[in-house]
Amino acid sequence: MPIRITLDELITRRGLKAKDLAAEVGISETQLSLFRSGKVRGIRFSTLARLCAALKCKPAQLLDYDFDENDLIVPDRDEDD
Amino acid sequence: MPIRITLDELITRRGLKAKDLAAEVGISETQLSLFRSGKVRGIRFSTLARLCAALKCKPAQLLDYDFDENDLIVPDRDEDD
DNA sequence: ACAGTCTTTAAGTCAAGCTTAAAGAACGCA
DNA sequence: TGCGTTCTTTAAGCTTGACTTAAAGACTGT
Repeated sequence: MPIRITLDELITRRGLKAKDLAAEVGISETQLSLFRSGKVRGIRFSTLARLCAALKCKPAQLLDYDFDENDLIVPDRDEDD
Repeated sequence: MPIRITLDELITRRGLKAKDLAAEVGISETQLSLFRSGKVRGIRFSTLARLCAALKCKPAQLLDYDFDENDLIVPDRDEDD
């Protein structure tokens, strides 16, 4: 999954505590931790929006993408991931 | 929902046909249309990745965010959206 | 009238985002 | 050594909604 979550950089750079950010954003520490370490497979825009608002940033600061050949092949109805 | 999907600009600028892009990305025309017009509430990273790959772009070219005061208030367990 | 493109609705499937709770790892500090 | 703090991880469960196919509608141009 070449979508990279770059939220961690922001948190570190700003010296935020996960606990506080989670509270501010309105998500659980668990979910923030999972998201932060790239262990989620997607995100709801409501969550993304609240992250952007709390961090005063754009989605671009939270998500990046590294090109991958495999992303060009259409996923088959059978083999996946 | 102040997350703005800016995919449409890319499609127009490049003169792509929705049908072709859908096929290339591996999603239905329906879903592409809904996504394109901002009618979805989230996205899977696998889909986002394939969009980025097909369009040779970054998430930043597909998603934007306009600050909204309401995104700073923590959603209550009852009142929503 | 017909073909092409795109949108929209409807109905359904199912992955996974999200939650809470609890335990674990790693740190420092007295 | 224990306690506090922070963060991660697992597990179980709830609920949303991304996705699908199918079909119909709207619009354009020929």
